[in-house]
Amino acid sequence: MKIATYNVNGVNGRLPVLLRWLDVAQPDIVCLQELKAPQDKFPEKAIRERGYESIWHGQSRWNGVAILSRVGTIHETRRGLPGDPDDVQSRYIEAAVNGVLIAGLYAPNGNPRPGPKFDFKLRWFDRLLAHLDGLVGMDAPVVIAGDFNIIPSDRDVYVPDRWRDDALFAPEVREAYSRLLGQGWIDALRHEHPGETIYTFWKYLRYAFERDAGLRIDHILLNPVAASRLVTAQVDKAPRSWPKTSDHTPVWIELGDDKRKRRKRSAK
DNA sequence: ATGTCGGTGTCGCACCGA
Repeated sequence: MKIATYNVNGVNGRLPVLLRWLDVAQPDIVCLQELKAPQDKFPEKAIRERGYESIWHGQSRWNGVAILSRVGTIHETRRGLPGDPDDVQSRYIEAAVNGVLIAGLYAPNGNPRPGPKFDFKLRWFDRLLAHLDGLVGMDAPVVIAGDFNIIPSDRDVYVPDRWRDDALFAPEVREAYSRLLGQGWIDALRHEHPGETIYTFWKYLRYAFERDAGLRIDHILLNPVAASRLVTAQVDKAPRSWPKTSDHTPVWIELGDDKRKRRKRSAK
């Protein structure tokens, strides 16, 4: 089962790119971020015609997250993080799909730092950690996928020193990511490619993609049950080179069969 | 500071967020 995350940066403006990518990449489950579309403007029909059902949490102008599936019904379990009734931003959606609990997230950018936006980002991660702490130990595979807006380490940014004060690389934010991994989550991409330079985002500015001046900020985290089924984790760089494309590119994992189930089946 | 996007409304340029 192929599970992907893709910050599309405008789901309607980017619809041709999204559909092209669905056609060639053939993911089974997709988490989308930065829809930039109100709830009633999500292109559900075009996506359904490609074979995917979807749930989404839209918002006028900014944010917005969705989950797509071509492997069975999406059973929504949550939209929005608990812990702040004043938070109306569409940044978290969660569902059970085909035996896997999937969370799609779009974390706050947090710039400029310091400032209220940065404070909101830190509080948002406190709420995320509080919620995910209750999911990591589940007896089912749990996959957290999205744009975390966190550069985890020096290896994940083309010129670390230029990003020290940025809200994506600030010590407080990297510390939140460390605490998250400390709960028991596995960073799938880094786990599969420990020494590699891996980017998932390149600014539109100054030929950043052509210079490979990128960041790794889109992550897929696995609980131990999901990690035991991990076959591979990859960045799909091709869509970033397409015309009228997002500044992010998709990240995906392949989960193999549940060995416990297979054993049960073969025992029959 | 720079630069380049999508989306929105004050509507076909200026803005915001990223």
